[in-house]
Amino acid sequence: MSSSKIPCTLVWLRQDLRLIDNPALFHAAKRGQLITVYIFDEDCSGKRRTGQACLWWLYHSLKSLRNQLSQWNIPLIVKSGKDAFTILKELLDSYNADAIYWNRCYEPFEYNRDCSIEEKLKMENVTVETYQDRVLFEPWTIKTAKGGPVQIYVHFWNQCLSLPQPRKPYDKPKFKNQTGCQSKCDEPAVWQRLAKLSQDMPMKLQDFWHPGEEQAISKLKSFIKNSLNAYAEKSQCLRLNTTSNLSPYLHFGEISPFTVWHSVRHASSSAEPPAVKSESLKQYLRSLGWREYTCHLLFHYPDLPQKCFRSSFEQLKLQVDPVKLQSWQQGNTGYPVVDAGMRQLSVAGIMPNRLRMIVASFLIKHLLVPWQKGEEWFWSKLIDADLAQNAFNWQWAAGSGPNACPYFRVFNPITQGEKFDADGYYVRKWIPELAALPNAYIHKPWEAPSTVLKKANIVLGKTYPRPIVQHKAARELALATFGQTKRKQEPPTSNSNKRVKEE
DNA sequence: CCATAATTGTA
DNA sequence: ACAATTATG
Repeated sequence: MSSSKIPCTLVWLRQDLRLIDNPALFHAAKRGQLITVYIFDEDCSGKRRTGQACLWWLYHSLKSLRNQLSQWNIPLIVKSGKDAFTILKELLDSYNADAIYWNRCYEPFEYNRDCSIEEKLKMENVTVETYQDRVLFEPWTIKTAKGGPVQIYVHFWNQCLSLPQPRKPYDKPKFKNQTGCQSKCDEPAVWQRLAKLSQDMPMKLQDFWHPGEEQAISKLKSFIKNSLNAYAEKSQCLRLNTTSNLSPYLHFGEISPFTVWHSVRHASSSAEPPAVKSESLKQYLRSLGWREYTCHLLFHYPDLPQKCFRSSFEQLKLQVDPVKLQSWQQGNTGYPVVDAGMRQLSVAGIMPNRLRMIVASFLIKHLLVPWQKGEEWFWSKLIDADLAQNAFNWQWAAGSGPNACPYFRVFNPITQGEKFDADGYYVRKWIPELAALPNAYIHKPWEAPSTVLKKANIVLGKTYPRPIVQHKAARELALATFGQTKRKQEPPTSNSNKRVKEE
């Protein structure tokens, strides 16, 4: 038991595994000694279990942060097995800490849990401070004239842009060396379980990713230096992949949206090269805006990951064809661009956004599988799996969401491939067995003459599958099926009981 | 109430 | 050219 008079603060880490621009850590460091805890609460009812790929990331990200904090002998304790309130209370008692700080999370389960923990701790005379994090604009500050959530993205983002700029990032906290405050109740069992879960990963994530705050910052810097200027023109090009690739870092909070926001704005307004086209800056910020938008939507509509936002889509009663679903999952649909995307997902845990739209449209419209099945698969495979973004994007593709893609829009996997992977680079990278196929057929191998196939060493149905559905027929069936949703229905009511943080 | 506009397409 | 519906001011 520490009997020192220096106040000790517990910092509850969640999706904010970083030092730079971490308000809770910043303020706790100013106060005095601190300890940090991460609660690995996998068996919480009401909470989604962490996906397979994300478990791997989480373990490495925690390891990296723990390593950083150890420079000042600040413990990062990993706990599990009890409810969050009990764990926090026990830690406060055993370290004789009188205050707890955390950065806010906005997923409905987290937000509600945290509000009630805050209340209970305050009743026990614990000082509780929570800070805005994860979102550039608090969800309750963006509303329509009537006071409801804004559903159309353009209106949403324009409103955000009309507000004062998001705050500047905080500096790295000035920690003091904390000799004598070593972790005294760490549970190696939890840590080992996490390590084991992440080692059992069948994917090859370590070949593609390096979790950790330092990597996040260097990714951001190289994006600004090399790709930001071309973002408007080339962000969709599958060969170049000039996106920022920050999504997993943003998800786990190894970098904050405030840091990203101000860094890209600063780069584009400074006289130093590289020059950044204003259209590129605008579009990149708009992408950040979509992240913001989905987070707000989930906050207001907690059912978003489960139920169709437009209830007329619930009546479709689609039957899952398990064979087709599996072909899609394994990247064996016979449509090269779809398969390339799905294979990249299974190996590298990521897929460019363009591909996410194509494969989602394919699963929903060509294979008539409910979007929830796709959402589930992405959840387990994506290294940046984020509840709000995943749910929104799948509902978008299905046409059942707010601000969604119209039901009659069926992505054509051949023309999409020809448009965004014109030279077949992406397909050849992820489906090497098609590598020798000439460009003219790379997105439609079934149309290649037999001599061409033979020369390329391809036997359709053997080395690469034939299409599992015919595009034209599948398209017509999708239009007829989804046409049934044309019926007016009540939109869901937003969650009005939600407690709201006063500014 | 009405006018307007709505991320990323297809044939 | 076109598809259909809805949110928003």
